[in-house]
Amino acid sequence: MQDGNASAVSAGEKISGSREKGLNRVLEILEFLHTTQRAIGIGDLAKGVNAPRSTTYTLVRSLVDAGLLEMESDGNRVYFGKKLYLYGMDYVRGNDLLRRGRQEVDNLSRETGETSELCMLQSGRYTIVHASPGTRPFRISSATGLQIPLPWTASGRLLLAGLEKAEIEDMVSDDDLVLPDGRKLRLDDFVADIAKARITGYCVTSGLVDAYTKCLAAPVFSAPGKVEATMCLVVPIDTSEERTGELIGLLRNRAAKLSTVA
Amino acid sequence: MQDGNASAVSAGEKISGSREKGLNRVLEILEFLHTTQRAIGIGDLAKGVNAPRSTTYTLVRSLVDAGLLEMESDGNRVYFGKKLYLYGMDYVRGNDLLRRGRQEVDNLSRETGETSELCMLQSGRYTIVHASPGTRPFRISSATGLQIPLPWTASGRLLLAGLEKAEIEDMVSDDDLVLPDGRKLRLDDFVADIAKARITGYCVTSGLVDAYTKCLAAPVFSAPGKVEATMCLVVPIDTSEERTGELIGLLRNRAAKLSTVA
DNA sequence: TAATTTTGTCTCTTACAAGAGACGAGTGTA
DNA sequence: TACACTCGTCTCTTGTAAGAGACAAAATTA
Repeated sequence: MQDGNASAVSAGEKISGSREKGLNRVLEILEFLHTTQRAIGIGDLAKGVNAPRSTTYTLVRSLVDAGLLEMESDGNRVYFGKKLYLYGMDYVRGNDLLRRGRQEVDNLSRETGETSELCMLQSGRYTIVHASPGTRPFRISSATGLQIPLPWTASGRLLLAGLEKAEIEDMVSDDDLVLPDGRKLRLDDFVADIAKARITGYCVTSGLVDAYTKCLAAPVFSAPGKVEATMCLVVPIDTSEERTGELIGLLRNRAAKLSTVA
Repeated sequence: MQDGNASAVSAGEKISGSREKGLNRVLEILEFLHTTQRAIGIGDLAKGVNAPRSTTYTLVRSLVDAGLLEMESDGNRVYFGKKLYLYGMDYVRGNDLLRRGRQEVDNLSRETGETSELCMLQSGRYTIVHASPGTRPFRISSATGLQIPLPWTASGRLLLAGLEKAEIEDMVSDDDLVLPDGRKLRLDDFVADIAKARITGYCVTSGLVDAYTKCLAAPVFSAPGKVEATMCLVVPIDTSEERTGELIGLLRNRAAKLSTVA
């Protein structure tokens, strides 16, 4: 498995020296733009992905010509282009689950007033695929496309249900087990959490990503036993036992509705 | 409207025989998937983009690993992947016009009951960026991402406003001037249409794409004189003079609202 | 004003990716 | 049973794209 942790932690920057395949450079460029979330000059881009300037210019030109990237009006900085949007819409069209899931998440956050999210695994990483903000005055951080270590989340515990311990170990780096507050999770505990979540059919985590929220999640199945996605609600940590229970019920209900009976 | 001409017309489309750069192959693959609009086997894909099988396997593996493509559960066919969706959402986030335009189009079709679209130029081609179907019993064909020759549309006449005749000539192939019913448009007439549309500030075409509809379009400006997009309504060709007038008024209004005053 | 950095383009070399083709393992069909 | 496919993987060769670096022009700085 050469691909392995490519994106993951180490991102060891395979000793810059060697000559890189153009396509890989392009993939890095796209990923880099995804993290910066805004247009960037070509020179900086070259630095950012640690690629030679001349190469970067060439590749960027190709991508701009193809419409995958667009040049800002200043004629220097670039960002994602319309074509990526169109391809993205194609993806949505071809993906019932995503389409219905987005809808359901929007409904859920409107009905409950809480922040709601649809989450999936994306090349072995936890990804917020769609988020709807809810009506609370303070912003609960969560944006579409955000990637977070699996062990930090309730959804992560559900998404890994059914995997062998070895597989789980492969997907979780040591750094991932260190929570934002510095505490270190034991892998065995995490594995146990996953097993438990699998049985109960939902998962709640409190104060993991930050100290003020808890996260309620329910699994969406694409086939019996296969968790394809999760829906989750992010609520204040002091939400009452009772309301939490209600929300979980609602959440499980909606998630079940999404699960294909195909 | 299969795209048929895609291969023939615009892009250079060199007789690919010789050795091709990997990135170009990838771009062709993406474009091919965009036209097929569904998952396809790797072997067929290789045929479709006219690339060697071994190369195609290699590239597809890279793309799947990167998440730009996803393998269907049958383990053979591939289609667009989550990452493209995420990048696409990034594009939307970074693009006020698109975000507001989508909203406005949805509003418009809900209010009028007619099919409404947001259109833009995409690497020199007319593209329906977002469409909302309207409530009429019969389906008016129009899907997000669809690409149509510029001269067939009302929007096309607005999008080219302000360009020199030579530039227009460059963007329009001979085939583009042949309407679906076989009639051939004269380039001069088309250029004249464009000039007229520019002055009147809207455009109506009747029975061009098909014999049963007419198309009303209004320009969205990103800067004085620079048409960045158009909004349009597709209505039955026998829509009364009066209602047509009302709709155009509404359309121009909304399009103006979209135009940035930045 | 000169000094410094950044930008976009070009040229040339060689490391290496694209491609041809062979192979064995499936899958159908006569 | 043969026959004719397609599928996924591998190996080897060679054409060529990635990259180093030089350059002028533009933009910053002092």
